[in-house]
Amino acid sequence: MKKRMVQANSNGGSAHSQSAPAGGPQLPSSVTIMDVAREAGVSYATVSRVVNNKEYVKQDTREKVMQAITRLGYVANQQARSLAGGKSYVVGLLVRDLGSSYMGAIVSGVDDELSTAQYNLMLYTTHRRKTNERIYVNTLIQGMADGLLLILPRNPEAYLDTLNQSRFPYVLIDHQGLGDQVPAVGSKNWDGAYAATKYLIELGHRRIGFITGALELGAAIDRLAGYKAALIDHQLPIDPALIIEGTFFQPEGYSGARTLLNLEQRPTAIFASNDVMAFGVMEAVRDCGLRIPADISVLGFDDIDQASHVYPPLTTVRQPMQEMGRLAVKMLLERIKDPDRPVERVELPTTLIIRQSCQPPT
Amino acid sequence: MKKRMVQANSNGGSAHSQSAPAGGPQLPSSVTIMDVAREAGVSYATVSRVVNNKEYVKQDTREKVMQAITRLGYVANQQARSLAGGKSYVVGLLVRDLGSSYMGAIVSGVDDELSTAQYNLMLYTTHRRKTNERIYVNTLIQGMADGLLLILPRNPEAYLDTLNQSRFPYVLIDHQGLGDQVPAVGSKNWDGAYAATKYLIELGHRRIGFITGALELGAAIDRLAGYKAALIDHQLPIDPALIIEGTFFQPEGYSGARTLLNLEQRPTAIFASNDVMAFGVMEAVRDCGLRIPADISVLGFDDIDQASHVYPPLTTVRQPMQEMGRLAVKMLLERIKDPDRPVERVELPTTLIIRQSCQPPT
DNA sequence: ATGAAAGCGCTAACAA
DNA sequence: TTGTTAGCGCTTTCAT
Repeated sequence: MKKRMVQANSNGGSAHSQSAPAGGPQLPSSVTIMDVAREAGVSYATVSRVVNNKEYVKQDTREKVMQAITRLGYVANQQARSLAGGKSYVVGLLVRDLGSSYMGAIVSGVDDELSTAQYNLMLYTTHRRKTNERIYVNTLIQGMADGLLLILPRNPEAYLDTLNQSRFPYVLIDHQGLGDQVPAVGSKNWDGAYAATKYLIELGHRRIGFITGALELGAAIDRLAGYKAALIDHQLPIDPALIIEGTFFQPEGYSGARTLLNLEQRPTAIFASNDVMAFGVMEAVRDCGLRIPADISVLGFDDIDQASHVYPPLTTVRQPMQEMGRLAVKMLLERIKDPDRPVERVELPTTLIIRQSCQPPT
Repeated sequence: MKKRMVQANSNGGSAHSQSAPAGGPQLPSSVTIMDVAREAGVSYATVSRVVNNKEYVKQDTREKVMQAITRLGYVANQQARSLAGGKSYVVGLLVRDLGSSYMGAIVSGVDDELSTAQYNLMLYTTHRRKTNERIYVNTLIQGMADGLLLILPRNPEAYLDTLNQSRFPYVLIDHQGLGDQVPAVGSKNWDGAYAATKYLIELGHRRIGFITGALELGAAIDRLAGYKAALIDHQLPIDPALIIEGTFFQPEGYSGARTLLNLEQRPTAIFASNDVMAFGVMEAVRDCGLRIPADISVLGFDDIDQASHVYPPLTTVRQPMQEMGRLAVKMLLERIKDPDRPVERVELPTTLIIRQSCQPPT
């Protein structure tokens, strides 16, 4: 078993990859804490202390160890660490899919904050094979991860029980509707929609079309409510014909807009519940031979990257997606430290980003 | 300070969690292999055999154990398993960003295949803090993962050396340009571009605008080459004025198309090196008051979801992204099994998907 | 076919 | 301040 050629410290130039006869395990050359201890002439507990930045290590010793670590290229084995210490430095991320800028932005925030905290990210997508969900969450709980993040979960009730029972730390991202009793971060959808609608009204629009998101999601409901509230507050009627139900996908923006534009008294502005649908709206408007914003104003929600790249640049309600990811991680990390801390539910503010897709009606 | 109440195993029955005096780590109620062994009345080695589907277990015993497992809700602790067995059942995925359908599709394929193989996915994005990349890859190598997947890596040379030296299994996705000596999966970009251009030519187009991708990427180079080759093969001139350099982002599709449309002799068709840029082209065409495909034909590359959802639905070259992800995982898993197997480099075929954005010139 | 026992590499008491 | 020593939960020989 010792026939493996130990891959020597590949410092100096002479890297003779001996391509070991390799019968044994294909483990990469692994330098363990023991090797470092030997190299530095200390016990391996001391090395552990140095690695973990514990107190009670003479500065001198610390340096000696550090050098040995560098010299040997030692990197701690996470698995062992986790097994011994009870913490894996991994958090699980449960997502439906990853193809959208929306998800991309959130994940990017998550990832960023996680790496700052030296945590790793284990990704799980929901459309996975029908693995028994229970087993699945259990795996996570069973030491694979220290905490769990759920983005836009469709019916989290399934896991949440298990999670709560085992007091496993988790945070929901962009999900409302489960009361205050779950840790979650989202954004002020109602406020955002209200502000956007108000903006349109103040621009002079009186007939404002609205395309909803998937109404089983709290975010979609809140946006619709914000739209209605603004109308009411400005003594404008809520015309059901102007409200089209969508589910956050582009084709519905297109078809919704077609419907709206075919109305006898067509709207002068269309507010879509997310940017992607707004893009669909823009297409439809153009296909009808109308100009944006001269003939029709278009407004979106989210402010994904693309929003500023389409023509004309889309006026939209910015939701701080990256920030949401970041914050969720912060909250999760706190909960990992202390699972008993009171449940927090944060809603980040939204901002109306005015670009060029809206103008007063002509 | 240790007054925390230990949450006892909440299974029915008599699970006497010996409630270790240690009020220690707040690990969720964990059923270990020992508990199962006790419950089933066998040694824990036997339980291990059952769990790992090893031979030499009487059918009878196996069932007894299985039942105990179900009853207790046992799930193996991956960390321990990994530490003892030398395999982590985790593969790392190195990505630049996740906001695009393109990435989404590949990751979805990866994820799918991985879950079939009972593997977990550790996600790393490249825009992460400037963690020393060496340490970084080393962490992976050091037992965190059994293999590594790199999607569209920009300059993988940095890691590749380390990876190769430690004979750590990896596969590149959608990257060419490092010779045959690296395991990789991509697609036939040249073929796809050739076929698309040929299609346009056969439709009757003689002046075909082309917007390139980021030319430091092999895929972009190959697509351009395919376009040129088709032109040449059909005795058509290569007009530099018709070739606009882009980098795969939408705004370049827009601006590129504007440039093209302003040409004295403007093209009758525009072929963008990816769908996203094609969308930009579509916007520009419409903004110029022209119709697709009546006035200008537009053609893309990739066939991301959105391509079939825009209006008119985009004719494009389909690249089997999910399949690429899948295949990469298969190759990686093989290499994990046997790191010495010969290096493979696979290019999946592309398909021209004809929708409604092209027609003969009028 | 099953059990006993030796670690995997590390953290965290406990000694010294 | 440092060393010694239990395990963490599991896979794997090696016995039986």
